[in-house]
Amino acid sequence: MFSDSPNNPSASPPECWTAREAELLAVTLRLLQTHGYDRLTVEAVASEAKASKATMYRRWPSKADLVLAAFIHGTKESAVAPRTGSLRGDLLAIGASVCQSLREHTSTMRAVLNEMSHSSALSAAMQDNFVHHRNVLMNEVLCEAVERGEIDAGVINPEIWDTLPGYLVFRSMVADRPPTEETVSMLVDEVLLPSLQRTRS
Amino acid sequence: MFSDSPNNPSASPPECWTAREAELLAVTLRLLQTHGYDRLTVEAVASEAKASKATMYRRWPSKADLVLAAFIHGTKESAVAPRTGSLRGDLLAIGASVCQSLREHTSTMRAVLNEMSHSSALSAAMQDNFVHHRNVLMNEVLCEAVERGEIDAGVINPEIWDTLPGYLVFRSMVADRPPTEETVSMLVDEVLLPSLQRTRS
Amino acid sequence: MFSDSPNNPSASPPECWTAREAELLAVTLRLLQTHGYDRLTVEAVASEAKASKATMYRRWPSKADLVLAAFIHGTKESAVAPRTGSLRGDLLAIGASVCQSLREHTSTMRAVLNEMSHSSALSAAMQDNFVHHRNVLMNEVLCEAVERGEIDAGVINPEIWDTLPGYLVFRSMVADRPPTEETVSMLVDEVLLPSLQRTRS
Amino acid sequence: MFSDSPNNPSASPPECWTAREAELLAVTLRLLQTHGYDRLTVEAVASEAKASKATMYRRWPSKADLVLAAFIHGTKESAVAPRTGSLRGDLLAIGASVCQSLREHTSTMRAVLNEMSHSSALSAAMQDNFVHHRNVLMNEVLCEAVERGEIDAGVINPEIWDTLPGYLVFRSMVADRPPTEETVSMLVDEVLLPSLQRTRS
DNA sequence: TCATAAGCGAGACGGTACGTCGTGTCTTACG
DNA sequence: CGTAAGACACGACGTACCGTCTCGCTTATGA
Repeated sequence: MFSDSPNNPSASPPECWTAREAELLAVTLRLLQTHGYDRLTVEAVASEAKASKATMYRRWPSKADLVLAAFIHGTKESAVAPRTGSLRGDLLAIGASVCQSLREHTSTMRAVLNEMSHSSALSAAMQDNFVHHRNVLMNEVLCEAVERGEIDAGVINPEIWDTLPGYLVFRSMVADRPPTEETVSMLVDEVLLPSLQRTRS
Repeated sequence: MFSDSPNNPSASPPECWTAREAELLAVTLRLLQTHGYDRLTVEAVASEAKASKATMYRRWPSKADLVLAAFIHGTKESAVAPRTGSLRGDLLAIGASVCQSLREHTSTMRAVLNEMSHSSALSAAMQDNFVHHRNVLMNEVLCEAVERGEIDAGVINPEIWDTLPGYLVFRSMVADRPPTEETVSMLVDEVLLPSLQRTRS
Repeated sequence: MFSDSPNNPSASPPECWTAREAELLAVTLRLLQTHGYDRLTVEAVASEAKASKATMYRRWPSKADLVLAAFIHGTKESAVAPRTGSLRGDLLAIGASVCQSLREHTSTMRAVLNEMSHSSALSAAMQDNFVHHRNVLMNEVLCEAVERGEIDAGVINPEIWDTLPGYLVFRSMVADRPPTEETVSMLVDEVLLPSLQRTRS
Repeated sequence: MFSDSPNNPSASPPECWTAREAELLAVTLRLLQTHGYDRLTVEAVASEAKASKATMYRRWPSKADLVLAAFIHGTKESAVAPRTGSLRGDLLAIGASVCQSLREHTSTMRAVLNEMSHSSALSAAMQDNFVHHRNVLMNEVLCEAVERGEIDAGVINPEIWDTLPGYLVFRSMVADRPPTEETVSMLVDEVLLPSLQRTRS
C-alpha cells in the first residue's frame, strides 16, 4: 500500500511543503474528514485543487502516503509544552490539547490507523508525529513536577505515563464517546494525581 | 460504504449465523488479519470458502458490512466476568482478556474503526459488541469490589471506569506498542488501585 | 449453448406439448418479441407463468432450447399448400403467408438465427421447421404448375426454387425493409414468372 | 442493450478508428467468429489485445456496440463496383463478393441481426454499412447495363433489385445452405437475366 | 529575444475489485 | 411424485479507482 523505500527507511521526508503542496494537503484533509479514507479519491483531490493526478503522485507516491502527509501536516503544529506552573495545570493543558487535535482529526487518524497494519513507515510516522510528541510532553511535564517537588521521581513509569493521552484517544477514536473537559479533569484528579502522589511502594 | 437502513437504524441484525455463514465470516477474519482491509477482496473470501460472490453479497450487502459482521462474530464470545475473588485479580483478568482480543483482532478493529466515521450502524455495533461489553465487565467487577468492601462506592466514576481497557486498546491500536502482561499489572498496581483505594475526597 | 445430444442428433423432440407447456412457450414467445433474446430471462418466463425455473429446465435444458421450442411452437401451424388453381395465385399466396409469419416472428427468428452458429440441432430444427416447409410448399406448387402445363419441368431448379421465400426473409430480417403485398407481386410478376416461363435453354 | 443516444440517432460515429482501435476490433471479430456472440466476452477481447476493460468500454459502451463496430469495421472495405464489361459478368462478380463476405462474417452478422430488434442505431448502421452498399452496387451495375443497351431501363425495380444479394444472404444466414459459385450463376442465368432481358410488359 | 527545458493540466491507459445479474443445478417443503 | 420457491456456484457485465504514462501548454531561465 505504501511506498516503502527499504534502503532508506530512516530518511525523513522534507516535510517542508510549498504553499501549493500545503494546499493540496489541505484539500486532502478536508475530503478525508468529509468522506473518509475509502471514499477519498486522489482524483477528487486533484480535481478539487485544479491539479492533475501526476502532480499528486509526483509528490506522494500513493494514496496512503498522501493521507499520511496530510495527517502529519494537519497535526504537527500542536504539542508545545504547557508550562502552567503546576502538574495539575500541565496535565489539564495536555488533555485539552489532545482533545482539540482529536476533534479535528478523528477521521483522518482512523484512516491512518487502518493503513498502519501494512506499512512500517506509516506506523513509524504515526508514532513520531503524534504519539511520540505527546509522550515527550508528558515526560517533560512530569520531570518538571519532580523538580518542583510535586511528585517523586520513582512514580514515573515509562510503560504507562501516556495513560492520559492514550485514554483520551481511545475515547475519541474507538469508544465514540468523545472526551470533554470534564473527562480530562476527572481523569487527572481522580486517577492520575492520586497515582502520582502516592508514596512509593 | 455501508448499507445503512436509515429508517431502521436500531434494528440489530439477527447475528445468529448458520454454520455456513460462520465459516464465511471465519475465512473473512483470517484473510483480514493476513492482508488487512484494503487488500481483502470479497472474491477471495468467496473463492477460499468455495462460495460465490452472490452468496456473499446476499448476506452482507457490501465489503464493509462483511468485515463488520466478521469482527462482531470474532469478538462476541469473549468478555465473561472473571470472578477471581479480588479486585486486583479481576482487573488483571480483564486486562489479560483485552490483550488477547487485541492481539487477534488489531487489524480487523482498525478496519472497522476506519468505517465507523461513516456508519452510525457500524459505530453502534462496535460500541455494543466490543466497548460496551468491557464496560459492563468493569462495572460488575467494581460493584463486587464494593460489596466485598475493597473499595468505596464513591470512587466508581462511569466517565472513566474503562480506563483500563481503553488504555490497552490505545497501546495496541494507536501506539503500536502492544500491551504486555507487565503493562497490565503496572497499570493496575500503580494507577488504578491507588486511584480506587484513595479515601473519597 | 444448446444441449446437443450428439449421439442422438436426429431424434426429433416430441413437440406435442401439454397445455401447460404450450402456455410456457407462449409466454416465452411474447417476452421474446418484446425484449429480444438477450434480455429474455428464463426467470422472467417462469415468474410470468407462475412456474419455477426447475420446471422450465426440466423441459428445455437451456435458454436456447426454450427459445427454439417457442419459435417452432409459434410457427408450425402455417405452411399449408395454397391450391389457388394457378401458379401465380399460388406464389402470391405463399408470399403472403411468409410475410405474415415474418411479421409475427422477426425477433424470434433473429434470436434463433444467432444461436444456429453453435448448435447443429438448432440449425437443423430451423431448417426442418421453417425453411424446409416453405421449400416443400414451393415444390408442390411448381409441380402442380407443371402438371397444369403452365411451366416446363426443366425450369424447376432445386438450387434456387426458394428464391421467393428467401428474398422475403432477407427483406424482413436483414434489410429492415419488410416486404409488402406489392413486393410479393412484383417479385412474382417481374422476376419469378418471367424466369419460369422462359423456354428451356 | 445498445447505448442509443436518442437525441442524436442519425449521428454516425466517427468510424475512423486509430490503429489500436482497429486492432481491438480485429480481435473482437476473430473471437466472434470463433465463439459466437454469446460466448464472446469483452474481458477476453481486452485480455487478448493486452488492453483493459476500461479501454474497451471507453470506446464502445457495451458489448453490443463493440460487436457492431467490429462488424462494420470488418465489412466496410469490400463492395467496389466490379466493371467487368457485361451485365452477366458484373452480377457474377457481385455474387462472388457477397458470398465471400458471408463466408467470413456469418456469425457476426447473425449476432448483429439479433440486436437490430432493439436498436434503431444498430439497425440503421447495418443498413448503411452492409445492405445499402450492395444496393448501390446493384444500381450502378444495372445502370451501366442500360447505358450499354443490354437491358431496358424500365425493368429496373428498386423494390426488388437486390434480389441477388438478398437471396444469397438468406441462403447463408437462414437456410444454412451456403451459396456456391454455381448458386450464383444459376440465379443469374436462370432468374435474373431472363427477368431483366424480358421485353417490358 | 528566443529556444530549450522543466513542470504542469488533462486525461488515456493496464490493471483490478466492486457490486449486479443471469444461467443452470440443487434442495426444501407443499399438495 | 411433480411443483413452486428460491439458494447456490459460476462467471460476465459494466463501473470506478489506482498508479503510470503520454501529450501539449505554459513558464522561466540561458544564449
